[in-house]
Amino acid sequence: MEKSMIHEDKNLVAVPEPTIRRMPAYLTLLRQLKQEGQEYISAPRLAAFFNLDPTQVVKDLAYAGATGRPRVGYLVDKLVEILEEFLGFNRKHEAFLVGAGFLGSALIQYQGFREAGMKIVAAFDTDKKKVGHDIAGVPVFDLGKFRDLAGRLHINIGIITTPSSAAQQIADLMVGWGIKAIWNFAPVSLKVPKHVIVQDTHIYSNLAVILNKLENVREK
Amino acid sequence: MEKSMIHEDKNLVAVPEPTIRRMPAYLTLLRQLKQEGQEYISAPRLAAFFNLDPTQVVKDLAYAGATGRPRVGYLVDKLVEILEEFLGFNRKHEAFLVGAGFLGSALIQYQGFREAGMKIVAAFDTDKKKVGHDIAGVPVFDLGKFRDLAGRLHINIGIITTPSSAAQQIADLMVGWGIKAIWNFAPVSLKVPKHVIVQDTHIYSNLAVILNKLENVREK
DNA sequence: CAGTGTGAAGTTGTTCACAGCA
DNA sequence: TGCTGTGAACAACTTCACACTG
Repeated sequence: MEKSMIHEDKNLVAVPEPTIRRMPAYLTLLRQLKQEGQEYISAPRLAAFFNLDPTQVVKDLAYAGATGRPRVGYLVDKLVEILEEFLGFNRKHEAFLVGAGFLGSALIQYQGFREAGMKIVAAFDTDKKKVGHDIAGVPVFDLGKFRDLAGRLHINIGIITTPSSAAQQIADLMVGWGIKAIWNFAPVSLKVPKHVIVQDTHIYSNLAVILNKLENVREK
Repeated sequence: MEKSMIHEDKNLVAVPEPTIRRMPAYLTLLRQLKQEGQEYISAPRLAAFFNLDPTQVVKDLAYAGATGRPRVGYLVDKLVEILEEFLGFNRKHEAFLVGAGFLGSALIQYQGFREAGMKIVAAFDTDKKKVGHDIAGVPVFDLGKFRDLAGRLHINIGIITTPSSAAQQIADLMVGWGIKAIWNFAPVSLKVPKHVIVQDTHIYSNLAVILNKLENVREK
């Protein structure tokens, strides 16, 4: 009947999504501090980098399982380790990408994904001109191959960078071949069974926020 | 002393950022419905597309100034018009982009920005190989030119797609030349004067959310 | 006394409940 | 009855207040 006897489970208390979104930023900075040889960092100093409330940072770090020392702060090396482990950035995450256009190619060539353990292992397209070639060492296959490969390689993550018109169809394919999470860059809302995770990265939303703020400033 | 006499000002009540972020999605769908010739759409039906609460949609649309008819819904054409106007997607927004690498090139070539009225009018880079060439009709200049052009053309928006190490330096330049809003794709936190708007689009945050959800599913 | 850690208060955004309407 | 529109209840997240520590 003891509540805390369930094997060290911090994650029983769901971590707020805003916290998850801030963590990679902490990690990026902390890796830099580590490289510069800084030993300790306090929550207030960390908070200042991101214009956050110090308590916020303390709570965020606590969610990852980090603890600090009063008057001193947190051990940088340890924090990096804890955050990498918590975020899964120290593990390998393989993904398939469908839609090797401008955006797709950019993502394939983006070196930064390595910092998060993510690797795009294959790309797919319907354009015969792209199929058969490599992009930065990543092979581009005809979409028809998707089925075989996805099943055989146990890939969990599918990235959609196709035009909007094709996105739903690709999502259906991905679901059919056992993809567990879809990272969708097309500006449409995908319909998938509820056991499949969808993360939308809609560039228009960011743009809308900027334009709105510009507008508000002008009015003052 | 009348509260509502201040010239039709819906925007005195700040629009929640989540609302702003949802609006482009509504607009995208509505434009499609318009093209298909659909005359009316109800909030519950709109909500179903995005797995939202119908009341949420009603309130979001009200923020933009839209009103509907009981039992019928909202006039699609009118909604499109209202949202475009509210978001500013029917106006012209010119931007400079610094860092013509893979991501920068992808953004330059991205056709979708036109749907939001945004146009990247020039790109800048320090790489002599890129300078002097066009990318999809957009000229790439040496970074030194940024000063003259920004001042002369009254550009409000600056997009940073440089490596992290250069981002702060570019942000300082942008602030110096009078840029009002910075759209930052580098995974660092920029320090700018508070009158300058910064919108971060950190790809790691989205990735972190996906990996976290994958992890949680596995545990069940 | 500068910082961690945490429960309480405050704020913001979402969902519910229901009145009004055609 | 199915929808809009809105005030009230609720939930999620952030900030505050303060006890605790070296």
